[in-house]
Amino acid sequence: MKYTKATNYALHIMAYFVKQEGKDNLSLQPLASHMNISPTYLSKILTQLVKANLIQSTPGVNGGYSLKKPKTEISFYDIIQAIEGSGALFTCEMNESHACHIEKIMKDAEEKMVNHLKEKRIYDIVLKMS
Amino acid sequence: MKYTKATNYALHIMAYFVKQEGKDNLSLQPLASHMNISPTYLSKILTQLVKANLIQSTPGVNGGYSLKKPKTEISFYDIIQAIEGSGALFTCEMNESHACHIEKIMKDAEEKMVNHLKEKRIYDIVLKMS
DNA sequence: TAATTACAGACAAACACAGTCTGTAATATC
DNA sequence: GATATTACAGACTGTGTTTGTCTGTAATTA
Repeated sequence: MKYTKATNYALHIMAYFVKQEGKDNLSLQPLASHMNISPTYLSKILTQLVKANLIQSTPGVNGGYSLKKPKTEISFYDIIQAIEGSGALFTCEMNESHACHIEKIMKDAEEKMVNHLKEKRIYDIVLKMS
Repeated sequence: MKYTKATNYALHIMAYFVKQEGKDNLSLQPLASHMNISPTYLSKILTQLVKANLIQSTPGVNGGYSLKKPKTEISFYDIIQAIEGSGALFTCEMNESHACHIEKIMKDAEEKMVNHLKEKRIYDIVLKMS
């Protein structure tokens, strides 16, 4: 369970999408200005969110990005996983008798974190602001 | 809250120390063979454990390493922190209105994980094996 | 004094991450 | 159908972190 800068961007981007829901497509350039990131870099993050089916994109003149998944159904975990992938972090390489026990405790710990992130919706953030 | 390879080594090393408690000092070379790491690299990890007061070292002919902290009082978190330091991972860099809310949820999630790791003792691993 | 041990710090290789650049594909408007 | 506008794909670079090695130094015992 990593938490890179890109993930941090993604969380803020999704919060913004939820806030803007119902309005026109958001296109890359304005979004980049608002987020204060370079458009090309932002593009890479958005593409990952598209592939995870959290947002959708339409090319062409009035194209851009918009929410795809219902705004109340998007958890923090969804967003994080969209960026980080399901990279197995806690993998065991040791071949000792106690190895799997150590690994298990680490996995349990991670699961506690993951469960928390699955319960929290990005929509909650928007609610707290209004 | 990182979990590097060095941390993984440290967990296994400490489990081994707990298992061997009461016996003579463990010196670098045999420990390295048992762990299947190079002695010099192992040395760096052990030194960090020494600085964290989890083990103690004595140089000289019959020297080596042995447990310092009581074996039932060593948590997973103690060991992880000895290696990773208290590196603040979830830091917020965005200057948006909802920034701190996102940060808070991430910190809460990490705390869930950390609490789990504080509750689990490395001694539990040894118990499960006997 | 000599052997044995741990310790310190510089060093290099490998990898991951952040961010850029260039070109391509799809859609709408005229 | 041509053109402008949009997103998409992939190579590329720079930087920082991690892993691991090498060399030499300090402390303790025999």
